[in-house]
Amino acid sequence: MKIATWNVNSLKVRLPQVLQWLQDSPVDVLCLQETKLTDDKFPVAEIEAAGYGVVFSGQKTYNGVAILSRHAMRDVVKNNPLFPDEQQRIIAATIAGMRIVCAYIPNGQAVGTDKYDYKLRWLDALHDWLAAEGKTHEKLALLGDYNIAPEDRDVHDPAAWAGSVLCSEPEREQFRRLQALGFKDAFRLFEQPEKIFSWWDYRQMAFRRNMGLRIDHILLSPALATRCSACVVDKAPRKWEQPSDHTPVVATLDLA
DNA sequence: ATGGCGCGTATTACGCGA
Repeated sequence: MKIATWNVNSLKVRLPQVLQWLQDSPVDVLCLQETKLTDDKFPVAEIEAAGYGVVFSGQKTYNGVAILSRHAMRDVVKNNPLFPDEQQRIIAATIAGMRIVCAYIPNGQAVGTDKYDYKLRWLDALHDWLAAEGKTHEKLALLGDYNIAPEDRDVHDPAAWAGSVLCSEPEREQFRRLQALGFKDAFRLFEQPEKIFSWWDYRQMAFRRNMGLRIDHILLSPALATRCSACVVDKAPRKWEQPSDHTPVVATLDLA
């Protein structure tokens, strides 16, 4: 069982790449963020033709999330019931005995702004919701664009980013609070090379210079973490023509 | 210090992402 997450920065633009990547990497579950499509424009037929079911929650211009799955999905929930939100940033489904939560956590723009405050409140509510979900779903996974680089080793230039949005201590504390619920960062369950990132700015040739951040994550409940045998960032799509600024993260689970 | 790039919307210019 392979589960993955990818912020595609417009599914309208990136659909051919998503279909290509699924051919190359036929994961069981793929969580998408920043689809930027209203539900009436979602490319259901193309995704089903590739052998995947799909559920989605979108809006005009911004945000939007989806789960693609080769296995049946049930009990679909859109957004956090504890946090009424006009922004479409969460979709969850039960797949093969796992509760899969796909999240596009707010960016926060800059420390001290209204958007930053919204991000921290949003994360408070996410924590409380997942604490409750963990009680009813032993096998629980939170995949998505967290917009948080958890540690300095997840940042190409920690000094330059110190204290700024994506790296500030209150954001990192929110990540640790999720870990305190028992969730494990799948990527850090394994020995990894240094300077592995999941996002690079479009500007300044940041990808070629590996000036990136690791902000896309897969958190696993204890029952899934013990069954996780690998977690990798797949840089390949970032090298393609007209790429998303993010690249997929994939976890392998050995489920009975 | 600022903006660099890419996308969406719609105004060829701006908001936003990270």
